Amino acid sequence: MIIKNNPDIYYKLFPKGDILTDQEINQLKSSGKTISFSKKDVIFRQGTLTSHVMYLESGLVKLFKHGRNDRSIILKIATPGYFIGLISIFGDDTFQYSATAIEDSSVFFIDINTFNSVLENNGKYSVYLLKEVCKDNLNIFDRITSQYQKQLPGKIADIILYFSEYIYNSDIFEFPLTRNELAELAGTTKESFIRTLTEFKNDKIIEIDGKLIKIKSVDIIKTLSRLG
Amino acid sequence: MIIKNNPDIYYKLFPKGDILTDQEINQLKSSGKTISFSKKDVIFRQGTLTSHVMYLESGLVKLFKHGRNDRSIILKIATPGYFIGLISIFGDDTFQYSATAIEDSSVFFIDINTFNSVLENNGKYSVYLLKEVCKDNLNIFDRITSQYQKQLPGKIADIILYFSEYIYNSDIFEFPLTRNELAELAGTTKESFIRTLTEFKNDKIIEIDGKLIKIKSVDIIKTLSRLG
DNA sequence: AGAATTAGATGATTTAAATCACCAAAAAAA
DNA sequence: TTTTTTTGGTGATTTAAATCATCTAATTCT
Repeated sequence: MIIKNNPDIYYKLFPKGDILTDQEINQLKSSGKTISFSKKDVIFRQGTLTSHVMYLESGLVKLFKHGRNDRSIILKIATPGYFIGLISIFGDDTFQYSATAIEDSSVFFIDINTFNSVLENNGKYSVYLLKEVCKDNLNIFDRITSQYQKQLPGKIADIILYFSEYIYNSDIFEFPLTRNELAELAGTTKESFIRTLTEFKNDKIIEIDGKLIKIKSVDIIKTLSRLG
Repeated sequence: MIIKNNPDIYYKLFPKGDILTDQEINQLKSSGKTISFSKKDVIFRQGTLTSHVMYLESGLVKLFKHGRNDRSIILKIATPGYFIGLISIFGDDTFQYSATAIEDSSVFFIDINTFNSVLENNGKYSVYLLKEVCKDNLNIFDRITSQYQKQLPGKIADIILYFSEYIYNSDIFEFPLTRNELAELAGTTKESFIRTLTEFKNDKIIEIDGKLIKIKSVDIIKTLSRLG
């Protein structure tokens, strides 16, 4: 589940087992190139042409769609081991969402033709990737649709659990996003997000110190998330 | 063996070109079986175990997630040529959403092991399917996220365009769903859906006669959809 | 360092849409 | 056929959350 600081940064690109041959691994490695991004750097922008498969080696990246009246919707916070932009690369010729680094990050860029040729010659690897894409998309559907009918306390509880369980695996963590971005992840506004967070603090469910969050009662958070 | 009048019903299962050999096509055909469903029949239910790849030959099927307080969220109306439930089959061991026929439908069931073995032995077919899944998921993301920040007139305009352009390709069509289901597709309530539809009628944007809809001004509908 | 911008926070007000409460018509079940 | 259930429809009311306004603290820029 937690992917941060995994010693084997390529564990999703080169999965364990006999899926890829050494020759294929070398082919992918040698056709690729690692690029570093600083916090706030744009990795790719919605609407631009796709050209490379991008594999997140380290850092954190937010994937978001630009909505109307310059509010965006954050689809996902990508952690190391994630193929950022993959579904746009295979599903369209332009990116359907944008990606920016929310921490210093390094991304391994692989030439799309090389990647395609490995996939076409290695059905097992294609099926592996297909399964990864399906799993990921089920998660995104789940997150987005569950937000859909929840009201604020449920949404905010979800976000706290998202970071606590999925990203950091800890009861104490720092939000890597501003309140405004957190609101975009939760599907609400900055003001409403802050207000609800303050209510949680007043109810002694969490402690807040700026971006630092300490969960005092996971049970209540989970109940709020469940009941919506 | 399944023989239907329309020779094209398998165009997504057996794509044109040299992707699949005759032998592979026969392998898939002979391992499969067509099952007919009547309107309102359940094809699979969220939470049950996945076992077969299901390819929609004819009819219409709604794919929906069960939400809290027994309201559901319709992810998609599947049309012939769609692999219903595919991302659950590859992404999980249980279905993450339910499928019911909204018209009499026939579904081609393929044994998952046979399908997997064809995919693993034929990288081109796997890549083809990967691309289909990515395209489809981009569309679902798009539909769901664009609803997210739209208000009622925009949402309802989207639904009208969805049926007019995506499902029926006509200015005149019949909703294959009840008002309540349409609301679940639009992400609102029955009452709000009806009210907005009535406003559209009063503004001479559409004509309504029960489930029959006639679009009088596509331009206005599109503007409403765009401006949200 | 000082100015300017962005982020966090809170109160007051507005508003869009859900909810509630009906009723009539249609469809399904008895 | 009659009864029961579901669906479509409309008005009145409530409410959750967005918007507006404002302020301080923190960053970022020059």
